[in-house]
Amino acid sequence: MPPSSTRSPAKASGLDCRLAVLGADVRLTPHRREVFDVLAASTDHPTAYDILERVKSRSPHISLATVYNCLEHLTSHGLIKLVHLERGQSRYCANLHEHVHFHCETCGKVIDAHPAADFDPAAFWNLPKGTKVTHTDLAIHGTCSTCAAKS
Amino acid sequence: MPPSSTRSPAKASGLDCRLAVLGADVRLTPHRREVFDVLAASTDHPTAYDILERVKSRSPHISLATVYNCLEHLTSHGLIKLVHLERGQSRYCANLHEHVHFHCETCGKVIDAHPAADFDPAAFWNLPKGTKVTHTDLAIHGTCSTCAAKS
DNA sequence: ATTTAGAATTAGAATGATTCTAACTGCATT
DNA sequence: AATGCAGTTAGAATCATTCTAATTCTAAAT
Repeated sequence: MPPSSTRSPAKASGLDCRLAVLGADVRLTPHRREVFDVLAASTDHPTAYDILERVKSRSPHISLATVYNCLEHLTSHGLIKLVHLERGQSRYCANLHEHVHFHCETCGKVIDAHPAADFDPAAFWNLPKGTKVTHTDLAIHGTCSTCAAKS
Repeated sequence: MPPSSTRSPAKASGLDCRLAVLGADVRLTPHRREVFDVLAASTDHPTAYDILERVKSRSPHISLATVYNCLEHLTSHGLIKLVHLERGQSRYCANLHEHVHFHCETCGKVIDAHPAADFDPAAFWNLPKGTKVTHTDLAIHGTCSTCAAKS
């Protein structure tokens, strides 16, 4: 599918607001928008393959390579986040708010958790003077309440 | 190389202390011990391949498969930790103290950082009631002081 | 001392996720 | 119409890891 819209289009959406806030020069093709929309509508931190399957309902001929390209583009422009919880597939997340990931080792589910108060992990741990922090990535592994109740 | 020692051997070492504390039933073959020793002597969170290269000086014929087997054995018995900082290779760490990892995005260096005070991340983030936490994994990404000074 | 069973080790094949490559397509400008 | 360029594509290539089947060694049983 070729690009049919160039810069941020006029249609209003969460994505457009996000673009406006970032002020980024993000060229949004239909595929990139679809990939973003699928991810924004997902709460399960899908993998690239999951996203491919979901985008296919709208664009049956999209390829996995294109999904990877779109995800890379969106990630590098700060529109989505890449999450590594375990070895194997990377997962993606459209929640840009400060949050951490809880990963259930029993059912594999991933849930976002938000801090109870402001907290600066970089300051909390004794990092050497002069260290610059760009982002932190906290994964909490365990058993979710549903799985814990079953056992 | 076949196993020549069965249970924890008599020779005293950090590893043996660790074994005693864990009370684990860990069968230590020479290769497993070498892999552990190499990791314990490293502060750079080596990958499986790094470890292979270092163990080779003592056991020139060891294979990567054996290194993976040893690492898996040591990890599953709680003697070492597996760290995923980015996509690609897994890294290993013999520091079992509560700590987080700082990853320099410029030079790739990984340094351990220890908390300034007691802190329970699981309690801090609003996890649903009934959630059980087995371990947390905090990665802080940024630029280390050395790289920051250069730019 | 031999046999047997079981675990460790090995090389190499297989797998799985991601990235690369080269060709193709269509919009936008010349 | 021609050109250039970014996006897209299929398929190949790569890379880390895991699997498989054969081999080797240890320890227990005979």
